[in-house]
Amino acid sequence: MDLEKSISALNNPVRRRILEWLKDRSNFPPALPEHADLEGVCVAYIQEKAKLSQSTISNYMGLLKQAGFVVSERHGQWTFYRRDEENISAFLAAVQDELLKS
Amino acid sequence: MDLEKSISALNNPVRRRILEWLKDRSNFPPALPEHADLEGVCVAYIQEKAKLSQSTISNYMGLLKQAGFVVSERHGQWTFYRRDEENISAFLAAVQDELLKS
DNA sequence: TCCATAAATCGAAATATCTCGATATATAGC
DNA sequence: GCTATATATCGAGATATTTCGATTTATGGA
Repeated sequence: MDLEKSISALNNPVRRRILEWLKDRSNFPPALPEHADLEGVCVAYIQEKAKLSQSTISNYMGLLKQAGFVVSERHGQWTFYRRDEENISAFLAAVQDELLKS
Repeated sequence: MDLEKSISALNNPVRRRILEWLKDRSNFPPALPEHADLEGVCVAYIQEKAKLSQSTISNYMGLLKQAGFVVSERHGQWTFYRRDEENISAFLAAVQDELLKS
């Protein structure tokens, strides 16, 4: 739990919005039939929704991953990203701990 | 409650440490006798502890204030800063709301 | 009024972040 | 092996943040 990295990753409105979108798979187009049983969303779908370049979104997902907010799983040519709820909770606990009085 | 501004203010290790120091007045030198009944810590004491320039600390306290993490009160030539516990709690609730699923 | 002190503001250099297009890498199918 | 597609990485320009010293503003006291 690297607070520095996590807060830095959150310090961007698009990255925060991506984390929100990932709460619900139905924020994105339906998965391809062959991916029906996989969790997570591929980079291209996130890019399409965020309306930023492919390289920017790839970079953003890397930052969110390093911060522990998402995990990725590669299947063929696709990388699927999904939220890491446990780590997100751990981050919130850490921020509370740092901010709340004694 | 401007999440953008608040996260940005937190996105700096010195500013986070200042917020921690302000949890406990005894992290700083004792107040002058004529300030004994005042809450908060003057800029010079914070600067001394943070070991950054006066202008930097003044700027930082301004950012923390705009973010709602501290309030200031001027008494004579001194400005006393102290934590705004209610706003800090409100921020934590807002971050939770934004990050936590559903 | 003049001086001293505390804090805020200004202007600038160094560094970091944002965002892009181009290129590289990995994989799938022919 | 060749081609197409998905993603990652690279290099760079634009913008933002960090931090400073110098200056300005506000106040208090001789």
